[in-house]
Amino acid sequence: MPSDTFFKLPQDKKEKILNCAKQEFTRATLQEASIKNIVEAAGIARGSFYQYFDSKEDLLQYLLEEHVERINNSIQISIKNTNGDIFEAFICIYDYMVNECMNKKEVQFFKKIFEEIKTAEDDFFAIDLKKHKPKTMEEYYELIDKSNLKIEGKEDFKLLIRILQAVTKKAIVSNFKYKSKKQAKLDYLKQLDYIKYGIIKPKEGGNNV
Amino acid sequence: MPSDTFFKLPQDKKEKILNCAKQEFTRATLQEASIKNIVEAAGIARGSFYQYFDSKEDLLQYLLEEHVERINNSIQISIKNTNGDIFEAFICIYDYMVNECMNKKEVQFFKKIFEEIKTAEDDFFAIDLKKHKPKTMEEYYELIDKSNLKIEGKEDFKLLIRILQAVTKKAIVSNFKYKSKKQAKLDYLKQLDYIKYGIIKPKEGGNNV
DNA sequence: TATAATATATGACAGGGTGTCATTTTAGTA
DNA sequence: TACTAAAATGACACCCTGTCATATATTATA
Repeated sequence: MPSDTFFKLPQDKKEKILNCAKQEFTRATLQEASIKNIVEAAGIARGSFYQYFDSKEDLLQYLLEEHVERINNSIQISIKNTNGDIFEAFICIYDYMVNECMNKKEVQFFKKIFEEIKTAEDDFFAIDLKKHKPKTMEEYYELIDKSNLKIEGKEDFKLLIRILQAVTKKAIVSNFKYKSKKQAKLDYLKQLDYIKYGIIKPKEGGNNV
Repeated sequence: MPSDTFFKLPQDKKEKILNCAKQEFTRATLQEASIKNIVEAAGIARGSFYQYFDSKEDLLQYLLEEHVERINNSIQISIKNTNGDIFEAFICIYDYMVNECMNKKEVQFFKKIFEEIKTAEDDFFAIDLKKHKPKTMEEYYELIDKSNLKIEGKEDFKLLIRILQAVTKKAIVSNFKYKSKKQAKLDYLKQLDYIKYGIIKPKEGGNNV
């Protein structure tokens, strides 16, 4: 979390620092990004940086925090809007991530971030930031309509979520590489259909030798 | 690729260097791992390191190369052994990765590596190393029995592979976290079953309003 | 308003890592 | 043995990091 000192800064100075940071995190991985580059670009003294932030990670987390919160909200809203349909909810999340979550200037930044982030094992969707943990799997379990799912208990639910997480995250990252965003979405939907209805052809009326 | 000089080294010196490197890559991420630590642990001069390897990455790639080749072989063999059953083939790959691919001393090293590796989009299974590319998706397409799959053409096949890749990779990484390896395997098999037969309960005889 | 007290900004600095290269050591050969 | 090529070495210049004593600005107080 940035210090009070940072928050008390004049708006334009704050923004300059944050923008320069985004640029640096877009240019390089978290590991490669250098504080030196950020402070030079923003025109502040090295010491000031450490007065505002504990570390690179602290700064990056702050940059993402707002979005993480929005993503978590979108998950909850999605589940409610779809009356607990887990597949529809994931589609909403996909749409949100791909279309609304970031503006055009931020796309490159987010692309980088998404590629780097490892989805934590027991979080619902996002993002292994230490704070702002989304609701736990347990909480979401209650909200999902399980009546037409081959799910018996929370453990099964977790396995399903793992599949959907893995596929959705990969689809979001892939989306950036597709020329046609429409095709990217279609491919994602097809993958979800495979998961919903299975990849194996149903057997024809009993004539299996 | 290490230099000739490196390969000409006496066996025990080579091994010492490689072991110290593995230790360092186990201790830290690729980015954090330091050449300094490796050369100090191995008792060689800094300059020598650069006589043997171009870079940290060069060294790590060499460490993995042998395994990558074994993994790629195991994929081909798995597909043949299962007569082109893609699901059985992935299970073989899982087993290979989890059980045979690494000996006990190397487990921690591999755990680290697996967590860091990003599965490349269009490679069959592994590993975005520059060299030793596995066979392309196209080549594998021919080997797979598609007769009982809802697959029409290579594009569908790619989507299926993406799903299986994502889920299998995650399962392999998870495996390290499970207390019971048996349970880890069971969970993986259940996930594959979800994908094979679908997560949605089949409708009962036509009584849907 | 003058002065004290507090908050903020600064950049020099020590510490630690990197890749290079002129020099020394070792091994091979005539 | 003397000469030559290959291999090993560590000092060096460079880059980045996080800290801290000092300088500057802001606010509170008399």
